[in-house]
Amino acid sequence: MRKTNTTLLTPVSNLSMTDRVENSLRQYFEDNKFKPGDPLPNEMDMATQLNVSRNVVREALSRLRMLGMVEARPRRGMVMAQPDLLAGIEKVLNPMILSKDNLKDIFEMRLILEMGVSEFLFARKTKAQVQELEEIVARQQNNEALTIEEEVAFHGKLYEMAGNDTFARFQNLLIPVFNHVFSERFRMHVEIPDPVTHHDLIEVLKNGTADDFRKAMYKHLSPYYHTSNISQVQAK
Amino acid sequence: MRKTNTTLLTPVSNLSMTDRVENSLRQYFEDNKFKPGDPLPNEMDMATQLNVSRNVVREALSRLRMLGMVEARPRRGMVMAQPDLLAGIEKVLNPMILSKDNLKDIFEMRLILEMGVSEFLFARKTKAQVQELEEIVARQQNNEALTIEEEVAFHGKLYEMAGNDTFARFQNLLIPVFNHVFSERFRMHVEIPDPVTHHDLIEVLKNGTADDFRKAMYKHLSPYYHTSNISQVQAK
DNA sequence: TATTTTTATTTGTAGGACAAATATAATAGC
DNA sequence: GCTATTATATTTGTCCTACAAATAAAAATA
Repeated sequence: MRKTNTTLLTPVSNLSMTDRVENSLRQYFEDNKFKPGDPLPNEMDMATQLNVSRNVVREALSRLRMLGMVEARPRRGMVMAQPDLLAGIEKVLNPMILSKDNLKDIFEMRLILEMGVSEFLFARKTKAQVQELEEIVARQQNNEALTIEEEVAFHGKLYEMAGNDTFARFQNLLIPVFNHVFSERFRMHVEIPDPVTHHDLIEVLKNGTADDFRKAMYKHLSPYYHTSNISQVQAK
Repeated sequence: MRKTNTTLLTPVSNLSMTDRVENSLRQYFEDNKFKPGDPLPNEMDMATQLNVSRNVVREALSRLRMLGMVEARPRRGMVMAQPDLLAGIEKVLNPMILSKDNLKDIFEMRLILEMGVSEFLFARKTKAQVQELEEIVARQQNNEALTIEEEVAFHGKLYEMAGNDTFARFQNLLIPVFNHVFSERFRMHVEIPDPVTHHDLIEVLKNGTADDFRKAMYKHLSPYYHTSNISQVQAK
């Protein structure tokens, strides 16, 4: 018998069946303390249990698979898996579809993270890594203005040195959006000379403290902070 | 005629058809510069275009709907939408299924963000907000140790004052995981007296600089930094 | 021209089918 | 009884058809 929408499952809310099944499944996994590797019920059982078609269950599971939360081993069943923290945001960081507000937020998030990581950077940096960083800068000494690739190489290395993979990956995801926002805002402007160069930063990294480094980084990033209407507001 | 897996679309990679259609669609939207509000082709056209069943297209679209990237208006077609930056990570922050590494990363990310936001906080805080913050603290003056809710109220207000919704929402998502990690690590420990209280922080917020505030915040968070094996490593 | 009626479109949901590979059970051989 | 082979069952991935319901578009009517 066809299940019309006149049953108890009538969408009283705006949510589709798929939305609700997705929520139900996550709740079910949490309530029953499913851990990575644990086998899950098969799709048909889920469907009958939740009183929906297998189609709806599969659409919900498709989402959870995308997040890395469940893993389907074809013809052997599904298991719980360790989700990929950034899988979702990674797919969505497209400057063309993000709102002005979101772009602003991302722009600032990069600055916030860059300023906040100093303690971890200093706690974990190794001599070998600092030397690798120096080699990256040495390769850049030739040119005048740095390309985006060179900026990414330098800052990316710093992220790596902080010893937090999620932080590093997150920052690397933000950078393209960051650059897009900056170039949009400065369409008509001339380029601002860098008050603190990458070479200067390395000196502080070698001989200074975490706090010294942050202050230097702030100056290095000051052109971007100015773009955020930060200094102006701060001044008044 | 049934499409067996002996066609050109044979999964030479590990990706399922749904995975590949999801990628194709995102690529298609990007290449054709789809912007929020733009109408999308209907499901059947997508399916025939990509040479897959409508089912597969719907499983891929289900993912993009979850991310807020596309919006389906039942019986009127689909439109591009502005994705929710944190929709993905929000569903995945379950301490029970996250790896030790991810939990560590999240724990540290909160500290990093808390330390990095000082400039924006000082640039945007208003007198009214500071007063609201004082009221929050006043309500807490009674007790000895602060509850998690009181901590969240105070720090959440600070996030709000920084004027970056994504940052604020992100931090609020991290906090429960942060607390979980901390309580796990300190199962056997006594509670560490807070060297810098919320009241102290407000004083710096009112009379100090962004940098003063960060230093005070560092001390306020020092019990957590110690947990990160930061100070030990830093000392050697 | 304005209003009503009919038709077409489109998503959401249900349900059936089957290929292919794996895991399990059953059978055969020794 | 034990091992090796064969048969069966299970399960995901994919395809297909169907249709309710609401909207938009077209046609018919006043």
